[in-house]
Amino acid sequence: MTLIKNTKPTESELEILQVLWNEKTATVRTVHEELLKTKDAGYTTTLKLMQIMFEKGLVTRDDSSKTHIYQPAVTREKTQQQFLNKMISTLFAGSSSDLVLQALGGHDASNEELDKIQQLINQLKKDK
Amino acid sequence: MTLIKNTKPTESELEILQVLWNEKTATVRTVHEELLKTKDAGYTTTLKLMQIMFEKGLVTRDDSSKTHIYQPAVTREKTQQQFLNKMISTLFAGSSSDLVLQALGGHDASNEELDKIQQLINQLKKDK
DNA sequence: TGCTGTTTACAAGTAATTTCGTACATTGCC
DNA sequence: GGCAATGTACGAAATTACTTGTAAACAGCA
Repeated sequence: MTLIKNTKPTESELEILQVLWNEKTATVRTVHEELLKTKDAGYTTTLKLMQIMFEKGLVTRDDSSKTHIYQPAVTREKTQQQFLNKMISTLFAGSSSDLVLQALGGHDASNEELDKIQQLINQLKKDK
Repeated sequence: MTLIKNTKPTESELEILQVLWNEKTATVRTVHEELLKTKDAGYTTTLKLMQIMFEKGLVTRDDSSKTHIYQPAVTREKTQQQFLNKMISTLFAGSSSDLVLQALGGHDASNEELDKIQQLINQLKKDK
């Protein structure tokens, strides 16, 4: 049977995943340098977190050479969906459109972005 | 000077806030009964959490009678916005429209809801 | 008054997350 | 070989979140 990982990344794990998603592949050093731009933490802290993520199955790694090379094992989209679902249920009483309205209302979106959203809406309506 | 509360509610605190937002006002007992419908926890656990929330300033309470009466001190909308911002920055690389697209794509929304969103988009476009 | 049920307060324990000190292995260079 | 730099592994401390046991206050009532 297939192993389903229900592992919900923690806050810090998400920060690391973001770097990995952007870089596709990275060493602990690379990730750590990137994190330093927005927060400060020791190198071993980042290392430890990535080791834990490896144990949880959130990342894979190539340890054939001394410096391990990490890759994300979960997709950005899956993870986004996971958190969105959680948020919609605990904070928007299950209504995804309420979330959308809040997101659009509280933020600035360019015309292009709005167009993209509109297209999707049209598409969804047509599919009904 | 004004006290700004940057307190981000925890998972359990959100559950309690949800009840308070719905009921406007509630005792520990009421909140606890409500929580029991979806999870199980002891009465004192709920009590303790609400006491902590009071210390953090997430709720206010009227303790003039023995049974204290609690009220939310943060609005649903502010809290939603707070979490949305966090999520957009750590999971959607700052793009609110990406979040919207994911939310609409991964969930079902009724035609009415889609209409509401469309209206908002038109409004936003006009405002530019 | 004395008993019961409800409530708050306090204190401590458990668990999950995050951070860091230290040890040891490997590589490159003199 | 000896030394410095860089890396991983391990373990434990620090922090935060969650849970629970117990005691004390109080109101209602036979």
